Amino acid sequence: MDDGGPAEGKALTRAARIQDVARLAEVSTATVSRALAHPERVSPEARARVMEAIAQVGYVPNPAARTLRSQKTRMVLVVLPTLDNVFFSKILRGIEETLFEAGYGMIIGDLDGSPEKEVRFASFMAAGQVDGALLLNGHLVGQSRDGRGQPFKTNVPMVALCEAIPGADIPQIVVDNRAASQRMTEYLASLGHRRIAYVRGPADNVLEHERFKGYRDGLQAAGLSFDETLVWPGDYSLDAGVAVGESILAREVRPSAVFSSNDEMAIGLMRTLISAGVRVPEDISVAGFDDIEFAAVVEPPLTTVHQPRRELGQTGATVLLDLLAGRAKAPRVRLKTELVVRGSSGPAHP
Amino acid sequence: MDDGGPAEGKALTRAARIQDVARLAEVSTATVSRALAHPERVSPEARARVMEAIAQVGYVPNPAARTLRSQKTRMVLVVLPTLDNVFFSKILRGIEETLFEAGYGMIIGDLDGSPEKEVRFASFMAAGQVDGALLLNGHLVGQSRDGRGQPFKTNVPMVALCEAIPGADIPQIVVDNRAASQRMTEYLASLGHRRIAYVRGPADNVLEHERFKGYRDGLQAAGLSFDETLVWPGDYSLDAGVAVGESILAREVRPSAVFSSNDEMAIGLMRTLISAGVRVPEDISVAGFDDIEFAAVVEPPLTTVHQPRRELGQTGATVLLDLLAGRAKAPRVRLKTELVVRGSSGPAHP
DNA sequence: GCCCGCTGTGTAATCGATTACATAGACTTT
DNA sequence: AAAGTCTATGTAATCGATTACACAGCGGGC
Repeated sequence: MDDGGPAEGKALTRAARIQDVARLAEVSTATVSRALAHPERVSPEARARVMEAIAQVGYVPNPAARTLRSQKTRMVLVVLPTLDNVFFSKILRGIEETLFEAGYGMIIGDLDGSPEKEVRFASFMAAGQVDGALLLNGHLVGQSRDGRGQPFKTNVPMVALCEAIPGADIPQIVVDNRAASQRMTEYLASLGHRRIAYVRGPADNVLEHERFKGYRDGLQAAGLSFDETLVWPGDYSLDAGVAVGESILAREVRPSAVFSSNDEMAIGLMRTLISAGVRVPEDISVAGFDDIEFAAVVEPPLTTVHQPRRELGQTGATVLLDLLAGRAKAPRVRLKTELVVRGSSGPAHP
Repeated sequence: MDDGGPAEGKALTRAARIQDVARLAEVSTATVSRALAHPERVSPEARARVMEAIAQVGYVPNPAARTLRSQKTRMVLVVLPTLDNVFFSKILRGIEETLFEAGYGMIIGDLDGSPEKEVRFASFMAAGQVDGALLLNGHLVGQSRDGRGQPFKTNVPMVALCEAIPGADIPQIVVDNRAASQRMTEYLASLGHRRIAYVRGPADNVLEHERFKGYRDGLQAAGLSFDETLVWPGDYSLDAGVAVGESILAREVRPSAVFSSNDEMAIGLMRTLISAGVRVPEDISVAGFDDIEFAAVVEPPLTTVHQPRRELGQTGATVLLDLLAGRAKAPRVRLKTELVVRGSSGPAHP
């Protein structure tokens, strides 16, 4: 009866095209396309025949063809400094959830400290491989030079998460890192600590800059003077924390409290101190930032700053989707942080 | 002199097409395309003119057009049960690295327990949105029914990571969960423990089945009998571990060792026990599985099974790339695990 | 009975790159 | 000098869906 239907037979038939559906349903390709995109503009009978034909041949529209014509990819690029940090996983999850519901897919761009990668992700945007981008990395992608000194030009809508990107005129979802950091510093000072150390994040990280400023604000507000020798470098990794711990142990005069710019370093350093016989918080108080899951289950539980990470992801994705849909949205959203006091901090014992 | 070059002026010019480059370089589009794909087939002069023109107009090839024509997307789908688990982040990183080097992008499919998502990811493959897929979820995607009782048919090459997928005829990168689990159980028994509890993972998880089998193998090998009441349900989350900890505390007769099928639960439960005054390992020994970063820095450090996660990701991606390139590869790779003894386990005190 | 408008459908141009095929010209070979 | 080979290039078909435009057919208003 019918010619083409190689439905069940071979496993290796090429995918069905809109043509095949049209032929089987005895309509034009335009009608098939409309039946899917604007069902109300097609007669019920035609629509039924089309749907039946689609089911029969297992038709799935070809995204490349669709994208080529419509210039829409339904894909979003998420740029982040590294996948290897639990801090991002919950944010990613919030993003994924929200994008999925809107029918968007998520492409991951893990920068991993490589400028080469950055160039490629920028060209992803320039090439129209994605409809939009979420930046978790604290600086603009696509500002990289293209070899002739010009920044990549891209019209791809972007939203910055986690931190304001200086000089960038794009919507930003931020938490007030600086204020939270100040609050933590003041809290430690209020416990009587005078020698409050600080463990830094990567030097090129915007979050770090804000948090560091907050630390200095806090010292000042508490009437303490800034002491360069109480500042340790770090890179947000557990290992960096361990290294700082060892460095602190080697000091003659130790700080009485250590504020680490993220939880992982705080945990690493706390562990090192405790292993060496230092009591936390009796001898040294420790505090972190982020409130990752593990912060609550280390011993002693870590005092830290809670960030609404999942909400951050959801909000960022929502704002980007609004942008893509042409619905303008507040260009700047600020989410609340919360000081979480746990067992790792206590009164200073002079 | 030249007509079109709106290079510097407006920010909102549409992206340059291959046509524009061709016109500017005074060659055909075929030559431009060849200059990029097969430089050796183009005269040096033409090539130079093309490159100059490309730089001048900031040309980036349109991926949709390219994909439509070549049927290659240079994208890989990575399907995983949840982003919200540190266990996967290092694997993802290994994957990303390897794919990036080969010029492939990575699309994340976070299943998150939703069958709806699974259907969409399957249709991603059916539609040719990706060239291949890496499955970290322990079962086939695309076996979902399409509503008419037929599994999605897809020719997309897939590689299973983490665990063998029963009945699936695809390359698999596995670690020997069962043997490792047995070894851990025997190790605990060798310390004199007779009541060795086990905390399970999600019921539908293939890894869990293997690990559970290994636990029973280990009991048997040690001459211990399996006791249903020493098995607790779990879902690989910290919270589940906390719940199990509370449940153990409520028991009159407690196990002397607890083997948790992943580290996060082990850490959650250890913390709960310690908070309640139980000494680890003096009163109860605790062991985990995976060797996540935090395992080494909790107090006491966690005895566990080390898995080469990054290598797992790299290997999986490499095998998939081989498949995509038509280079056949060993259909099954087995990676080594390692028993890591730390402070959380010790001799039984009867 | 004529014209208008509305609905449903088809025809064909279009999106941008790749590549099979054709061809022009230079260079060899006999 | 004729024929053959090789290189560099251009022409145009092609991938598969979307959609502007055209038009057929029908019903209603006058």
